[in-house]
Amino acid sequence: MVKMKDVAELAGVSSAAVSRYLNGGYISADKAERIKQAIELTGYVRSSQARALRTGSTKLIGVIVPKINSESVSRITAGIGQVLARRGYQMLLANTDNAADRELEYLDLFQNHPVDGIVLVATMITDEHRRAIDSCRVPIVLIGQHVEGAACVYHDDYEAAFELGHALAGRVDGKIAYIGVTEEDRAAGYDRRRGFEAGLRAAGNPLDAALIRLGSFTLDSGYGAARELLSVAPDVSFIACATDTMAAGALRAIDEVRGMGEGIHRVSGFGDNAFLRALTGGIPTVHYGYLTSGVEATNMLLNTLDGVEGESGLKTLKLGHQLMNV
Amino acid sequence: MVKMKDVAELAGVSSAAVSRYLNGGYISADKAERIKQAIELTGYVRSSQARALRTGSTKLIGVIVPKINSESVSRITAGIGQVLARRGYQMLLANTDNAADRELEYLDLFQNHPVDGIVLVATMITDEHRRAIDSCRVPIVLIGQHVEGAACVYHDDYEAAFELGHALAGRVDGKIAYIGVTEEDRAAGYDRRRGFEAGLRAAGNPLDAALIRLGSFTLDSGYGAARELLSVAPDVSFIACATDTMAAGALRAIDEVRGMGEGIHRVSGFGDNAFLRALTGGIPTVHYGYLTSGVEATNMLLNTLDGVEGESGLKTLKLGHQLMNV
DNA sequence: TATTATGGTGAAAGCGATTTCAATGACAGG
DNA sequence: CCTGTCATTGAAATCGCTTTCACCATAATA
Repeated sequence: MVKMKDVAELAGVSSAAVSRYLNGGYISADKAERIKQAIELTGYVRSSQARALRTGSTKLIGVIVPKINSESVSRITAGIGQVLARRGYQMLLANTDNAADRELEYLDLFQNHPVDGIVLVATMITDEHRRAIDSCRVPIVLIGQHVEGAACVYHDDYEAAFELGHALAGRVDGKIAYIGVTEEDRAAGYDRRRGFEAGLRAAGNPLDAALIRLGSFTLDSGYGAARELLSVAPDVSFIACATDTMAAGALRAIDEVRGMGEGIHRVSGFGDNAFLRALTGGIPTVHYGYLTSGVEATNMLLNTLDGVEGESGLKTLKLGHQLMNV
Repeated sequence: MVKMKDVAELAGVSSAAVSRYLNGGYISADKAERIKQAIELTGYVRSSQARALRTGSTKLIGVIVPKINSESVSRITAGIGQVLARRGYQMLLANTDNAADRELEYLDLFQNHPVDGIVLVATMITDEHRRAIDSCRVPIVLIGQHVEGAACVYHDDYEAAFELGHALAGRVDGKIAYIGVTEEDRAAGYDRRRGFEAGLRAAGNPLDAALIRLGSFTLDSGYGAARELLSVAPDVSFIACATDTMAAGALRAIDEVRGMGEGIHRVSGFGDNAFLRALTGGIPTVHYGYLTSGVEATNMLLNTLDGVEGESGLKTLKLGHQLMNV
């Protein structure tokens, strides 16, 4: 492995000069040229490990996600990756498989060394999370949840759910049921349910608390909850879900119980999943710019790291949403 | 930042002793105890950067994927992540967005430093790729393509497609069309089409070359190709696709042209997408153990890195498949 | 008693960069 | 001719860890 010293010797300069050449310090034109040639000749590349040790920066960003194989998360991740690549950073991906403790574990692992910053695609934010985030020694940006005092990029789930509920209330005759997710997930659990309920109520068609079920983000859980709802309350005519994935499960359940194709106009979701859109012609749902949130969060993080001027750096950013098919 | 020397001083030993304690070298029980306490007291964590510089190993594995927001890839990635986490490695994720040149770029970037090994979720393998793989100075495992002389975990796309074609030939009356992907993707492009054609032919119902179209892995491309097919050849009664995603697009096209729900029994795909399964009740498709391929490939890679005995290390591994809904 | 082993130990030499620092030479102004 | 600037330069000091090496006890063997 050719190192800087070798290049320096070949070029007849000191390694300090080579370093300066590489990092844009004082260097005369002719030496620069000699160094350039020596580098080409030897095929030298600098050791990022030595560089990291010396400078303390690794150009690595830790990205913590609750689940990699989900459309929303992978779109966010795509956005993060885009920005990172463009700005010369790399992504250290950690998948917690929806386990809050592994989230903390990674938060620990990451700040305990290799990364310059962290993007946390958040689900549940416990007090422990808050503490971990506060005491994090590298900058961190949250995506998906709004946490006081932390930098975050999020959507207004309450408002979106309100609008959806309000719009739906008028169009649906008969009983509406709701399949949510754990309220520990403030955004997708609490806010969406509360918003949806408020929207229905405002339109004069309040949600019956007995028709609320809890899923776990998966298609199967949506299916299961819907089956149960349909058997307990056969007069339910519409099932609103906290995610498109669960809506897909509910759709299958309705189709099974009431016949194929029947369900399509009887569910709503969140997230505007591409498959769902194509295969059903579009259920009522909320479109979020997931890719954008990845992009924005990452830019925010990198701006503070790179000390970009004119940028206030870490802050909180609420992105818009769009009602679909209502 | 507390460093090893501090711990050593507090414990009244040399830093060499601390290092040995951490790495399982000779150390007496009482010193071990003192060091343990000193570490707890100071909250010391070792600098992975210094360690990396000294040992030359980063415990980082580079993972190159063509697209992060795709169900198959994200399942593979989930498998990779699982193994990596369990075995004390971290994942450096690089997304090439289906650009072959960026694949090479990352291959370069990765071996030019920080990673101990590479997992390449491969699509196209050009000569340049082969060269890059050969000259890679860290071990590398491919997923999804079979390349002579390289370690790879893959599926037998030809055989699977053959079986699918053979099984479908009997059940479909009328013309069958095919929407494939670029043949530069040997597995998903060439093998699937060839296998499918051979399967149909063997069953006495050969594919009309005029009814073959090319998509680009996306839902929209499947939609577009199917619309075009249906307008050019209205008598087509079945559209086989090289991926479930494109099949979803084809489904939408058929539904639009022939009425909702009509398309469901008129397409086939590859990959056994969960949404498609739930929303259509299941089109004919091939189930691959994507998560498993991630797991196997990563274990293979890590076994050679960690020098696990009894393991032959890098080799080639063909995983099975399963026909669904035929 | 004279040797080997053998478990433990710390000093010190790197790993391959970056960065400080003092020194140099050239050159403009006085 | 002297002095102050200023662009350049290389030696050397880190960064924080791992690992060799020489060395010391002490226990086991001859």
